[in-house]
Amino acid sequence: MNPIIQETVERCRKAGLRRTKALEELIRTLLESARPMTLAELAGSERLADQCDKATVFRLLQRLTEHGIARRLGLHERAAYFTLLVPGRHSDYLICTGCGSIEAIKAPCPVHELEDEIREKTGFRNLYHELEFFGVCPKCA
Amino acid sequence: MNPIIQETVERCRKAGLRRTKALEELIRTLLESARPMTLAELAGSERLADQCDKATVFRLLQRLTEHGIARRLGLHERAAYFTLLVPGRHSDYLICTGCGSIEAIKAPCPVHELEDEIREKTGFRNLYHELEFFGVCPKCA
DNA sequence: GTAATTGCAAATACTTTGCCACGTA
DNA sequence: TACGTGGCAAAGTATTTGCAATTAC
Repeated sequence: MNPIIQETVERCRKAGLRRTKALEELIRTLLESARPMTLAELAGSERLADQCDKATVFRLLQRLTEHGIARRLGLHERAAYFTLLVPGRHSDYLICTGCGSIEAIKAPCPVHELEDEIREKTGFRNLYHELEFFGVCPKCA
Repeated sequence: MNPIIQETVERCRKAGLRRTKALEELIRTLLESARPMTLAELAGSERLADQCDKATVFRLLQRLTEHGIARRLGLHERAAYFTLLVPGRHSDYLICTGCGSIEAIKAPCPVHELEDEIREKTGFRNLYHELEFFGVCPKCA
């Protein structure tokens, strides 16, 4: 089984969260997803649908976010998107404004230098960034 | 008076919108703002508060967005942020997760090359991007 | 005159919370 | 046992729409 899941659950334990079935399934679901997911998607997903209530998923995401294990993204839609933060991983996204498809971009992220520069010049702490490209995919054009 | 305002109103006219007081004030307000604004901020702003209803501002923003004159951004908060699109202008933002302050970044945007690359490789049309940096500002730290 | 625009109120959509029962450590 | 967690239902916040009245062209 995926060692990253174990690792992530461990991080949760260290953050003081209890190891519940719902927590494990949530992490598993988020990790398997190639892209960020909304609360509704998560709560309705195969793994979580009959596992727990939407409020539970909401509160889990809240806790994970507070502890820096997950992050809440904007991604333009009405609903918030969530993604797990895996040390050493970072993704920018390409989003179709027609069909709403979201995919992670493989190319190396070109903004780390600017990020460093901003950190130095402004004194901001805990800096991170979000980069999304929007457009109309070939199918929708 | 600011020629960009006239120019923008003109673009609206060409898009088929009628020249109303509310439209002008909305454009004026958005252009004067150094950062994107929410519907609530706009509808409650000095210029628009007693000029028109929030629903009107909402629909104006909707039309402007449809015609590519304004754009709806994510910016992480619960409410959507709007900004006018002025030809030749582009901004990335630095946002404090503590106090919520938003400021435009002056440094040149480092992602245009990647944007071109994505356009070529994926065949996406009307590509544009959004880049935001999040962190805790010196005051909040 | 005609079609776009507006105000007001009502309907949605998604998120967030209260409260008490339950399960993990 | 104690405190984090979970379910269910209700409340909150921001967005979106219906419709009749109004206004720009």
